[in-house]
Formats: sequence, structure tokens, C-alpha cells
Amino acid sequence: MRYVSVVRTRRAEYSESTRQALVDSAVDLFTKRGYAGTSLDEVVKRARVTKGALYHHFSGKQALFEAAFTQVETRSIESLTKVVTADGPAWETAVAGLRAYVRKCLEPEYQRIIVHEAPVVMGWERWREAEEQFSFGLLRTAVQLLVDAGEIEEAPVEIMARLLFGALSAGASTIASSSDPKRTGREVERAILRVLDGLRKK
Amino acid sequence: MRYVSVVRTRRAEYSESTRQALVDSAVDLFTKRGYAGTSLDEVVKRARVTKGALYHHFSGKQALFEAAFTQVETRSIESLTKVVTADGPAWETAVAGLRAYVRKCLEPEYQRIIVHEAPVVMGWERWREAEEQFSFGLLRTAVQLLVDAGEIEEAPVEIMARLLFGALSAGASTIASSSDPKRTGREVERAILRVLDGLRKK
DNA sequence: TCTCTCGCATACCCTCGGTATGACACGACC
DNA sequence: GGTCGTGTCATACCGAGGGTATGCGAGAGA
Repeated sequence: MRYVSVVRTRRAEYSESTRQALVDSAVDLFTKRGYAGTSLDEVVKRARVTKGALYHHFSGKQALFEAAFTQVETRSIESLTKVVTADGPAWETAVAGLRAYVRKCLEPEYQRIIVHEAPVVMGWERWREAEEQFSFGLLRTAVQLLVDAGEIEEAPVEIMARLLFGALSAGASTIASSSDPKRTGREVERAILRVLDGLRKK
Repeated sequence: MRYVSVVRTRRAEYSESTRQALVDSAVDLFTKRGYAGTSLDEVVKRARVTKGALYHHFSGKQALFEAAFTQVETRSIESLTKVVTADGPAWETAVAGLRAYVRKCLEPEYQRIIVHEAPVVMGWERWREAEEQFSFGLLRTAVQLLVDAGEIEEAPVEIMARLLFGALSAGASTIASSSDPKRTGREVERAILRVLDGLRKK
């Protein structure tokens, strides 16, 4: 069978639909119960298919997780990119991006799948590689822009971005588990801004 | 049976010995293959006992991990505490502690068990709670000392410590997975010192 | 010496990730 | 529109591994 034309066949639609259902189900369950706590039987049940379908679309549980990871990151990165690539002073843009990222980290899906579990489930190396084209990549370009704009002193951008990334994630986790998230959120933002401000050229 | 006296019975020694063998085996295997990649059969085999012994001493795999966690942290915290509680100017002491912590993060056991896997395996809340009396607790008191000494501006110490902890962990991971750890180590240290210096009162 | 209980070994179960195999439906082609 | 090929799944099964039930031997108290 050759899908010669540009016409999207019925079969392809069905297939894509089930694949999407599996990914959605996975995102949902991984968010609620974590990777280890989620069984594939649950995933396929919620997607109203069987393991046959799952293993037709994915090579295994890890691959399913990566698909969930990619979906969450892809959807997240869109809105963040808009903020960071907006016109205006480099510094204000960076601060806005920072605020947006912290808010993003508070969404349960992002928090659990991207921030907490991905490095362990995918392994640090693989995670690092994948993050290049998502959140971390964005953060690094943002830092690079600040350096280029002369806002902060020159430094190994890679390293600085790593440290900021870690600080941001920790901050987001702190907010999420706080008994008073709004208040903690303001405090975290202020603290991060102070760190950034400390790096600013005088 | 009542262990009335202060005399340490033979049985108690044997028991403690097997328990210790299990923990040592667990630390070793969790470091090399991670939590999910380590089977209890391997653990007991290396400890030259059976699962009966394991489940006599621990309620399950999670509990065994926590015991491994506690052992690594306990041994680590000793040397770090010495550095941080040493006499001398607050700033220099803090910097020394920071250097010591970065070095500690380079040890495979600490890297894998404490930094990478603990938050996921134990769950973020439980991990956070446990860390209060170990690395994070130490870091927070160090930050508090700096504030008390008037070295850095007042701020919510808890928040600042969280951010620094996240940055340090990210830095440690970066070093560990670097192709040139020594060089990266120096860069990370310099970068963190610059962050700290940015927070310093002028 | 007798007994009791702790410390652990043995054998087993069940969940769950992964695989092998087959059926059915859609689409291409005549 | 009939046939056939192939992609898309469902069903049945396997093995690994975490966890449990039970029994036994040795050391401690009397």
C-alpha cells in the first residue's frame, strides 16, 4: 500500500487518533501517579484500546513516556517562545520570560513529567539532549541574548543557564508544595529577580 | 526476649551485620544501576542472604532505598558540617562549604542516590522532609549565618536556600556528565561564586 | 537442659512489562 | 465490485521481579 496522494486516508486518521488517545492517557496518568506508579494496562484501558495498539505505536513504556514528554514540552514551548521573542528591552523581556516559566512549572503536567521525572526516567544524558530543543534551549538563548545585549557580564553561558535552570525548577517545586502558593510564588519571583539583578552589570 | 542489659548479644551483632550488608549492597547497586534497574534478588545475593532477611529488616524496596539514602547522607554530612561550622569569617566559611559540597556531588553514590533518584523514588514531599536534617538543612543554616553576619541582604532564607540548592544540584549534574569534569568543575564553582557575590552587600 | 523467640531461608503468588500470533478492515488495483 | 495486500489493532501468553506465608534452627533466658 502506498499513500500516494496528499489525501489523508481514513486509516491514517484512525491510527493517529488512537496514538493521540494513548499519549493523552499517558500524560494524564504519568502526571497523577508518576512513571513507576502507572501500569500500561491502565493506560490502554483509559485510551479504550489494548496493549496491541500500544506496542504497535510505541516500542515500549519508555518510548511512550518520551512521547508524553514531547507533547507536554511542545505545547508549553509555544507560549513561552512568544514571550521571550517579543520586541522590547532585553532585560524586561527576560524577566517576563522568567515569570512565564515559573507559572508554567506550576502546571501539574509540566511539574511532574518534565521537571521531576524526565531526568530519571529518560536518563540524564538523554534528557539533556532532548531539552536542548525545549525549555532549556529557550532559557539558554535567553541568557545568551542578555549577554549579547551587555546586560550581564560575560560568562560561560551554558553553565549559567544550567544553574538558573536548576534554581527555577527548585523554585517552582517549592511553590507547588507550599501551603500558600500565591505568597510563596511572589517570594520566589522576587528572590530569582534578586539573583538575576546580582548578575547585572552596574 | 528482653535485651535487659547493656551487653550487646551475639544475635544482635549478627542481625546488625546482615542489615549493614544489605544496606551496603543496596547503596552499591542503586549507584550503579539506579533504583528501577536494581532487583532485590541482586541485592540479597550480593549481601549473601535471602529475601527473607531483607523483608525481616525492611518493609520493602522503598524502605531499603531510604536506608541507603540515610547512610549516604549521614556519612556525607559529617565532613561537610566540619567545614561549615569552622571558625573564621562567615563569607570564607560559606565559600569553603560550597566548594566542599560541589566536590561531594561528584562522588557517584551521592550523585545518583541523593541528587538524582531520591526525589523521584521517595516522592518530592518525603524527600524534602528527609533533606531537612541533611544537605539542605545544612545549606539553609549556612545561608542563615550569612544573613546574620550581614554579608547578604535579608530575604526569606528558606526560599533563597531552595534556589541555591537547585542551582548546586544542577551544577553537580553538569559536572558529572561533562567530558572534562575538572574544567567544568572550575567553571561551575566560579559561576556559583558569581551568583553568591551578586547577592553580597556592597 | 528445656523452651521460647528472634533471625532468617524456602517456596510460592501476583502484578506488570513485553512478545507472538492472528483477525479484520481499509485501500489499491484490475 | 471483487480480490488481495498491508497496516492496525486484539488476544493469549511468558518471564522477571516485588512481595508474602510458613517453617526451622540457633542463641538467649530460666
